[in-house]
Order: sequence, then structure tokens, then C-alpha cells
Amino acid sequence: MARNITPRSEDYSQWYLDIIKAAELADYAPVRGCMVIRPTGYSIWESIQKHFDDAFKETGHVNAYFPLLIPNSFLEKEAEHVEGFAPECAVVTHAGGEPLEEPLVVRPTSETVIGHMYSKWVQSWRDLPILINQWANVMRWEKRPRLFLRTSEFLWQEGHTAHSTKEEAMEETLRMLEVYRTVMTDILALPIIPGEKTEGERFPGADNTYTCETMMSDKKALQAGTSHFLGQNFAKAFDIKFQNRDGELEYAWTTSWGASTRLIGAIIMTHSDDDGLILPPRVAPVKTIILPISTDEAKIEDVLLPRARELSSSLNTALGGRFTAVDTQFHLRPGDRFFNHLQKGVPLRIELGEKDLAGGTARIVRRDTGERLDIPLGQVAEKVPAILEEIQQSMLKKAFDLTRENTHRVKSYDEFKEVMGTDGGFIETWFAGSTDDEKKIKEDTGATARCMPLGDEESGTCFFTGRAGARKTIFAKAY
RNA sequence: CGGGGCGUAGCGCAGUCUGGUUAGCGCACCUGCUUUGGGAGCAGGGGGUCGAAGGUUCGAAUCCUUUCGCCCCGACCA
Repeated sequence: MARNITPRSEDYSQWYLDIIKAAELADYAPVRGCMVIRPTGYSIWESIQKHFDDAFKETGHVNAYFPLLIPNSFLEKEAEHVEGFAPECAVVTHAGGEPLEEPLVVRPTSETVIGHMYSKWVQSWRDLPILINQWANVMRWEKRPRLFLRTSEFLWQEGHTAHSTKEEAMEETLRMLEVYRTVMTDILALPIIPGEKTEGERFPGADNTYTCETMMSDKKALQAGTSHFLGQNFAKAFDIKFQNRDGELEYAWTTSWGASTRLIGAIIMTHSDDDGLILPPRVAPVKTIILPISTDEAKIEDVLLPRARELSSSLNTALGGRFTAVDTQFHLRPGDRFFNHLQKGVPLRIELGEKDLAGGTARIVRRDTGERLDIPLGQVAEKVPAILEEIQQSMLKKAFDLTRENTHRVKSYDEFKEVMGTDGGFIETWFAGSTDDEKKIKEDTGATARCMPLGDEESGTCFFTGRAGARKTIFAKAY
């Protein structure tokens, strides 16, 4: 048992923070709400980035970089946008030792500056679509920060596209939602429910927002990524116009979509246990750690280390990358070395000691189940990929099962309140209420409308208003 | 911004109510020896302007005033 991690059942928030500390993922920065992402945490982010970036490239997007500072006036060009973001913007008022003529906003998101640039770049229908993504930091001054889930500065990617037709922009919005769903499910092993946001939960300035909602192990919902159909709102605000095939001027249709370092928080809260982090193999920067174990220094040098390096090399070949590391912390005793990698969530630990060598095997220990296997040395490289894959599938299934088991169907508000007051979790129901109705429900129960799941075109009777034609909606308490 | 906690060694804390030796304990760290397949044992050692600033007093970690910060719970949000 870990002695530096509060049990999850005792204090969920503290458990979450303890894991981040024990796994050395992040640390508090001197400025409130800001965090330092430590090397172990950052390598997870790099892995997430790689999988998303590949998926973006496969769907025809290219990367670019837009500046951190945005003229204050840009934000004000889109009424809903400024209303939504102004309260949480950090503003630069001085530079070069003098007050600035116009304050500069540290970007909370980049729709405005990108809209400005797109209007310069777009003249003809031939200039469309523009399919650009950027990896960047953004700043939103949060009242109540939490490591990875909500920090004042965070890292993310934001895709920004412009299209000549509404249909094409809507297709792009849903395509990228599906890209998110796929990577989050297949790589991060998160049980994603893709859906449409209700009006009250929309991105400021969007006609429509789509989301990937996922359940954490405390049964609360986390918004893991969003894709927005911006209509012509930003095109009109920033004058993104093109001449169509008939020679007429039209406003472009734009989209934007983002996912952030919050995903690391999602991985922690979905998969970890009381011993620390558990990483799904496909996202783990180190998938297997090899620990040579012996008290005999000469034996370590002459026999164990060479065998470990050999094994590491054949494992890397089998896994198609540098995914294996050899632990050389010989100043620590074996127990300390086990816990070190256990807490950091490495999916497989391979112990290579004198006893193993004598038997011609290696001991392989699964992080997710603790299961131990003795495998003949010659077969390790061949068998490990399948074991990792099994871990991946098993973790995803476990997470999906939790979601399924904690999703309740209700028909009335009384039932709704009963469920939220006891079991919690997700509530799946029919809803046709207004934004004010959502506020009332939140005041009463703490739950908010998370999304209206896609692919569910049936309609029913609203549990709150009694109206017919209501849409299937998921409610939950959310991060 | 409201409510509740808390600031004493890297981390976790005792001491504060009732002012009084040189401010303690556990873990971690350093050295040595013994150990070593799931978080070792013994011995020795280093490390503190007690969050900050004022005040009361012969004397303040302790009492008074002000202030800064952090954590948790809410409202706002990826």
C-alpha cells in the first residue's frame, strides 16, 4: 500500500492531488493558479500531443502559430465572445516602461486573432477551406484552480477552420468531434459520450457546441474536449469574405475545436488507484520498465545490465519505438524501485533478477491488476505487446462499465432529485427545458446538462416541463 | 467573491488556550556499518529569521492589530 497517497474513498480531491505529487506530474508555481508540468507529466502530454497531431494531419490539417497577445478591441468585435471571456482575461497594460495605447489581452482562445488573419488570407472560394491547428498556451483567470483540470495558464491545441458552405463547416465540426472521441477512447481509454451542448453550455460566440463528456471514478462528469460550429458569427465580426463561383461575396463559415492538458487530469481520475497513477499502455511514454535486481555489483555490471539492455532493445523493436527503459537506481532497494514505477503508472514492470536468470525467465507484473507472470526470456519481446494490448482493453472496459453502471434513467424531477441526492452519476433523461430551467436544476441538485448524445434521434416527454418532443440529455455534476 | 480550515526544517505535524532554558517529533536528506525479490536496521550528522509587518512586555511561535498566501466547499469556467 502506498503510504504517501490518501485513499480515494477517504478524500477524493486529496487522493487526486497526492497522485500528482507522488507521480511527479506537476507542482505549484509561484503564481496562484499556475502550475509547473514536470518531466514525467510533460512526457504524457507529449504522447497525447503526438496521437492527436497525427489524427489532425490525417484529416488534412496543418499546424501554425498565432501570437499570445491580442488587441483588446479584437475581443470586443463579437458580442457574445467578449461577454463570455472578458471576466477571465489577463490584460497587459504596460510595456517598455510605458502604458500601452491599447491594452493587450493574453489570449484566452484565438478565434479573434485568427479571424483577423483569415480575413486577409481569404478572397476567393479557391482559398477555402483553411484547415489550421495550433499548439499553444492560453490563459483564463480562474477563481478556483485545480492542477491539470483548471489552471490559469494551460496548454492545448486549438483547430480553426474556415469553409465556403455551412454544410462543410458542420461536417468539419462533427468530424473533429469524432477524431476526439476516437483518440480519447482508443488511446486514453476514456469512456466518451459524444454529444451536443445545450444552449446554456455553448461556447461564447458559437451557433453550436459539441462535446466529449466522460465519467471520472467519483462519478462526476468531465468535459474532455469541445468542437464548435461558429456559423458566420466570427466571419461577420472579422470580415472573412470570399467571392463564390458566381462572383458573389459571401461570408465564410468557421469552426474551432480544442483539447487541453486537462486530459491528463482525466486520465488520472479515470484510471488511477490508491497506489498511484495507472497509464493506459497506448499513451504511456514508458510502457515497460526493466529492473535488474541483485546485490552483487559485479553481477549487475557483467550479466544483468547487458541482458536488460538486450531485452530493452528487442522490446523497443517489438513495440515500434523507444517505449522501454532500464531502471538503474541501484542505490535504492528493490521495494523503493518497484514503488517508484508503480506510482508513476508504468503499465508493465519486468523484473530481471538472479533468480529469474537462473530459471531463464523474467517476471512481468501488470500495473493495472498486479498480476505476475514468469515468462521465458526469449519470449518476452514477443508476448509483451499482446499483454499491453490486453491491459489497454481491460482499462477501457473497466471505465466503460463504471459509466454504464452509474448511468440512471429517470422520468420525473422527483426521481431526478432522488438519484442526484444519493447515488449521483449520470442521469439520462428527456429534456426540453430552457437555460433558466437548467439553472434551477443546478441550484436544486448541483447537476448540469452535460450533453445531448449524438445518434439518438428519438424524442420523448421532458421530465422537467412535461413537454413532448424532448431530446435525450445527460445530466451530471461536473468538473 | 461567500463559507470553512491552515501557515513552525524539503514533506507531515506537536508546541499557541495559560508568554519564560538553546523551538521539538516523524518521514525525507548526508556519513558509516549491517542489509537488499513489495517502501530496512543501528549509530552519528546537517537543516528554522515559527508566512510578513507593526504593537504590548524585562521577555513573544504563543497576546493584540494589520496584511499576504495556501487548501477544501460553493458561484464562474477547458
